[in-house]
Amino acid sequence: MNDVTESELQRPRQAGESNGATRERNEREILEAAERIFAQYGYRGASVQAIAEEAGLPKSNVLYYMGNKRGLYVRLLERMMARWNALLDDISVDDDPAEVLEAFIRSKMQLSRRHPEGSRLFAAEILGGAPFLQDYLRGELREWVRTRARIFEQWAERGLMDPVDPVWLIFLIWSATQHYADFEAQVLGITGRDEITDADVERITRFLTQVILKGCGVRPPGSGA
Amino acid sequence: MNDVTESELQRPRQAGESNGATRERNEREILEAAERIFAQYGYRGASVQAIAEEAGLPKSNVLYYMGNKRGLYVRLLERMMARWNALLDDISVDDDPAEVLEAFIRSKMQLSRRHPEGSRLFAAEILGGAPFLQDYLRGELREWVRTRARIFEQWAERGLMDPVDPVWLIFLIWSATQHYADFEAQVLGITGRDEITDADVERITRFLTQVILKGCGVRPPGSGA
DNA sequence: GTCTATACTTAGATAGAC
DNA sequence: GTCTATCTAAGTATAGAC
Repeated sequence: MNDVTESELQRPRQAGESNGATRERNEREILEAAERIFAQYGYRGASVQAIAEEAGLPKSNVLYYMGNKRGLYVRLLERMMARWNALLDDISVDDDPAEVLEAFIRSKMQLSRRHPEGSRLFAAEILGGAPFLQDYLRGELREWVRTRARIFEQWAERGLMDPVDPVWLIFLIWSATQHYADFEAQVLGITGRDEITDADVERITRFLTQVILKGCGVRPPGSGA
Repeated sequence: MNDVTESELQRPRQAGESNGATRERNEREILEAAERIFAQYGYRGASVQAIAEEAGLPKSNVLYYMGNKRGLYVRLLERMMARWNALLDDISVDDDPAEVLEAFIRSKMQLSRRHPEGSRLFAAEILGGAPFLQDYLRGELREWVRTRARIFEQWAERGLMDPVDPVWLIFLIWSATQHYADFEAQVLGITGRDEITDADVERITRFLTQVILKGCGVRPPGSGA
């Protein structure tokens, strides 16, 4: 007869691939697709169906791998927070302000550059009142800001920079560096381009570094203590 | 019998109010409620039901007044664009750079302050790829940016400010001034407050003006040509 | 381990009672 | 002019076939 075996019927999988590899690949594609969809529509606006279509899988497959919509969303938020934490290196009062601020601006720009959907996902979460991130903001992130702010103040006391409000300086850097990713549609619409290139990112980084350092009275890197 | 007239049955309206007044009041409350809900959840994430509850009206009443969800959303976007256009006064090369930039920062801050939900509504629209605002961005707004950018360049040629990229300067001001409204949840979470006061807004305005003007090599207002 | 079929809820929108 | 009742589509989630 013309019967085919069960395994032949049910595997649109490439030869040589084990079950574990399929799971890994599917999970990765679901996560990527979900990050795009959640970033674009927000938590409520995103549908599991839309995520499944973006990933090229049936809807129930997404739920099978991820459990439920909420868990998938939380997992993506946590992944983005982990990326963010990975570049939060410690600084000390004895570091050079110009070098620290430049590195801060540059690493923040590159994070948004590498993960624009993650950046927009985070932005949408905050825009909606941060229902899933309240604890993170009031805990870890608040402490991070507090310690940096203290160091900026000490730099100002030592005359290494102007006595600007350190918390608002941090917010200024965050907003400026995220803007080109979160508001990409606006940037592209106004500039008339169809993408932001690596060269653009480098120019923006230099522009922001120059304006913010000069604006805070910080001497450029390498001009001595 | 105990019959009441039709009009008595159907008006939870205050005495002395005409039909026109009810409509006006209901429409206003729906618009305010919808701005909050759309700002929080985005276009797709917002439900007519949620808007109706926020406005204290039945769902079909919202649709009766506004036609459909899409029309309501577009109307709110256009209202926000109108507010924005209202403060886009013309500037000339002969104006004082410091005064113009300070007024620009201040008016932008106040727009976000007065209409935080409108600001977040706009942000959510851009975040989602600006599906309803493509034409506005590529038309009116692009022209606005182009003319300002040209003037900033001429100021730089005259030595009134540093030769920074004028378009990125405009984006920097936009991002910095919108941040405290759009990312209010983050600002409050990190600073540990429960609201941003008028005094905070004034402090932020001064901080941004100082840093950006100094950062671009613009002399403070009143220091002569 | 994967997908089809389906249960159950909520969505946007409208018809018709009042 | 306003609201209740209802239609159809789409939402999340699960049970069970394969």
